[in-house]
Amino acid sequence: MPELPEVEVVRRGLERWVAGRTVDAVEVLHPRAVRRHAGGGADFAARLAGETFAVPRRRGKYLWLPLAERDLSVLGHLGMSGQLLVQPEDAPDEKHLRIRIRFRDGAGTELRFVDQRTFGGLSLHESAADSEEGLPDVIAHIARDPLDPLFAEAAYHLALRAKRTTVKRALLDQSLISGVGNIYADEALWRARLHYERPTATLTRLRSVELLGHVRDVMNAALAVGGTSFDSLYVNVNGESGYFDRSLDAYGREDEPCRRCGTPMRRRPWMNRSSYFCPRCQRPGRIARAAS
DNA sequence: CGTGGCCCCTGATTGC
DNA sequence: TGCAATCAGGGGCCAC
Repeated sequence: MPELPEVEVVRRGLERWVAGRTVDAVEVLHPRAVRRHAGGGADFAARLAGETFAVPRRRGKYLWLPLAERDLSVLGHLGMSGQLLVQPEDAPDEKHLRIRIRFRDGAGTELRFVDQRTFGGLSLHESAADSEEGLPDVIAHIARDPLDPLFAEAAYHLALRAKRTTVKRALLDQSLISGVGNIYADEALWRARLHYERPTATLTRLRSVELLGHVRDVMNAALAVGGTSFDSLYVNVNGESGYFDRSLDAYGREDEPCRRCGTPMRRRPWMNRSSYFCPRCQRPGRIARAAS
């Protein structure tokens, strides 16, 4: 499922295939897909008809399509299984098609939101009052992501030091840093040789800057090959899968040798998910052990 | 208040 | 074969 690199691939697809197009009609096929929209499916469809999409933007795992003539955006989140597909109008409906957006031009394609698990969705929002980039108000609490030139590194380090939590939880906390999910958290921690339960308060400035560098590196590497995909659940806006799963060093490699030291990698249940790590390269350290 | 845990869904896979 | 349990890359919300 999509983290920042996958969402950015989708954003670029929307920029190419959807920006500048005017909506003809919208069909909402599942109410959960618009549950964040205050007025419900009928209101979502009615308010979007006749509007023209401007250039899509992204922060972390959220993306939004500003409406050219209004201070409103269609906010999208792909959740665990969401896809935004530009399909020929006569292509058969996908099994989990939730929203269809038709356009008022002769291009012959439409935008489809397809989402098996319905954790994702689309909704219409006004921009946050102080936002220059049209950031929808409901995601004003989402921090800038590590690929954002305005990401504040010094403030990030100070926030980590002030938290009484562990490093992987902090990487997944979208109000501190956005765009990092379970896969890239494990990958960055492996690269940084940090155990996922290392208390953030014990990280030196140097270590947190290093970790951030690894987060950026792994995301840029994924972006270069179109994101990560294990199966057909994730495809980009044209229906093509990414290839980064071939390059993962930690995620999904239980019992396989660590690519640095050869020790079998481990998987531990963690927050209803899994953490993958090398028991030799990524030790908890004295402080974490004494605290636990 | 900050932090951790729960839960919203569907479907594939695994184990009995 | 069938059924139950487990798991999946997210994040809002609510107890404590």
